[in-house]
Amino acid sequence: MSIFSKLNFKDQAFRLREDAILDATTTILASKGFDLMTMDDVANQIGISKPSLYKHFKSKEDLVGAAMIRLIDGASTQLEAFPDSLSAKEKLSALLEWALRVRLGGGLPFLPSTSNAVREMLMRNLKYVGRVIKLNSQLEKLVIRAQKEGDLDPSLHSDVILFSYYARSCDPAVEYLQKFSKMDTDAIIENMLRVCFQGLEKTSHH
Amino acid sequence: MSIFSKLNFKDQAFRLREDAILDATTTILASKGFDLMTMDDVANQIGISKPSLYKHFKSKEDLVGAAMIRLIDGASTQLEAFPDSLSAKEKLSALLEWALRVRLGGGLPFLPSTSNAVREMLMRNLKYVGRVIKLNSQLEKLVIRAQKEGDLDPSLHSDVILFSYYARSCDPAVEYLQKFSKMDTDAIIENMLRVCFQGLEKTSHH
DNA sequence: CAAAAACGCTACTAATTAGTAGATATTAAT
DNA sequence: ATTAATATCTACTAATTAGTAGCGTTTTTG
Repeated sequence: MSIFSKLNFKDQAFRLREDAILDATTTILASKGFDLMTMDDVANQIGISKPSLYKHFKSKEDLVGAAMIRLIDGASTQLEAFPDSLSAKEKLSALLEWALRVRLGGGLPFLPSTSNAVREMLMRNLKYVGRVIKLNSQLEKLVIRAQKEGDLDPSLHSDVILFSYYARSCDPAVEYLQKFSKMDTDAIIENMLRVCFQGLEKTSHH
Repeated sequence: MSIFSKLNFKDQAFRLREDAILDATTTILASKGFDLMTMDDVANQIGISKPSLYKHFKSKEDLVGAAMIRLIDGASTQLEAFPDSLSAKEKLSALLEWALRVRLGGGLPFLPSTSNAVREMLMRNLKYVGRVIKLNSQLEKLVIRAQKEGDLDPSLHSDVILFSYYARSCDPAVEYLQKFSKMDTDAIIENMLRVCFQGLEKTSHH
């Protein structure tokens, strides 16, 4: 319990606080967006001062990058945890459900990419770009497999499916339904998945 | 050709410039978003000074409100111009096609509502809210009629259809396809409409 | 207990930007 | 031509906020 345990304890506390910072950042990003989020907002929310915040992250860019990386990692972890008994399309559907659930809880997957400036900023973050590319290639494979298995339309270019799929995770319809309809979380998610995969038209099959 | 024509000429020039201001505002809003758009940006783009800009619009809020109102009015005009030979669903589809076409030309329909702060700001603008309510009730009627006519799924709550429909007009998938796929405008629009109405799954009908 | 190291905070700087005051130029009227 | 009115600009203010210097306090070590 001499040097090691003490270092470990400090280290642990440091990480714990880092997690709290990223939680706060994620929440604030979700509600105000990048431009309106201030470093003081983040610091105040967890009860530390701005200079202390800068001990953890060297800039606002760095902080937001770290928060986004944690989100992507969350998605990757989630995806890997799905049993192989699920078909490709079922995995895609389950991951989207997870993302929507996180979002409805104020946890913001992927909204920042709606702004040009933020997207460009993130693209300068090599670590972030690496994670995105990895997740993207996993999802692309799933899409193509689902098309081969006849669950997703093979006549659509896989890019169309993939980008539409991404877009559903930050669909503003979610917020509108949450705000203006009386639906609960589960109903909203069910409807969003339904609309994503089957569209708005009356379907004859299924 | 004395007093009247001169006043008219001035008035005309004033309106012409006002239109140019709104064009610039719309373009800049589309590329940088509300927070990063500065009044100097707008003034410089059309070659006037900031105080001159303030002769036309008394604040940034006012300016952006006017730009958004013009967009809503454009949509309403468009909608009223469709022949009655079109079914309800065909009208909805045609209006979405129009919106996507405007957007791909850098003309931005409705993106600002992605940000909480901007949406709240717009909601304080009574003139804007009035137009939105009017357009919304027209579209809601169309949705319900399309459901009755069996073209849209009657088992979906009309709110779900309506909000999903709105969201498609600011779908980020459009930008991604424009940037990262080699599709041309027409192909992107065709695919977006297809995905909106029939979804990503393989469809058996149609 | 005393010296040193680490930590966290208050209070600043520098840059940006919405909005304006007041000087300057331009046009109209007599 | 000269005065009045109008239009436009340059140069400012005030507020916000990313990022930092350096001081005071606690914790660690001998």
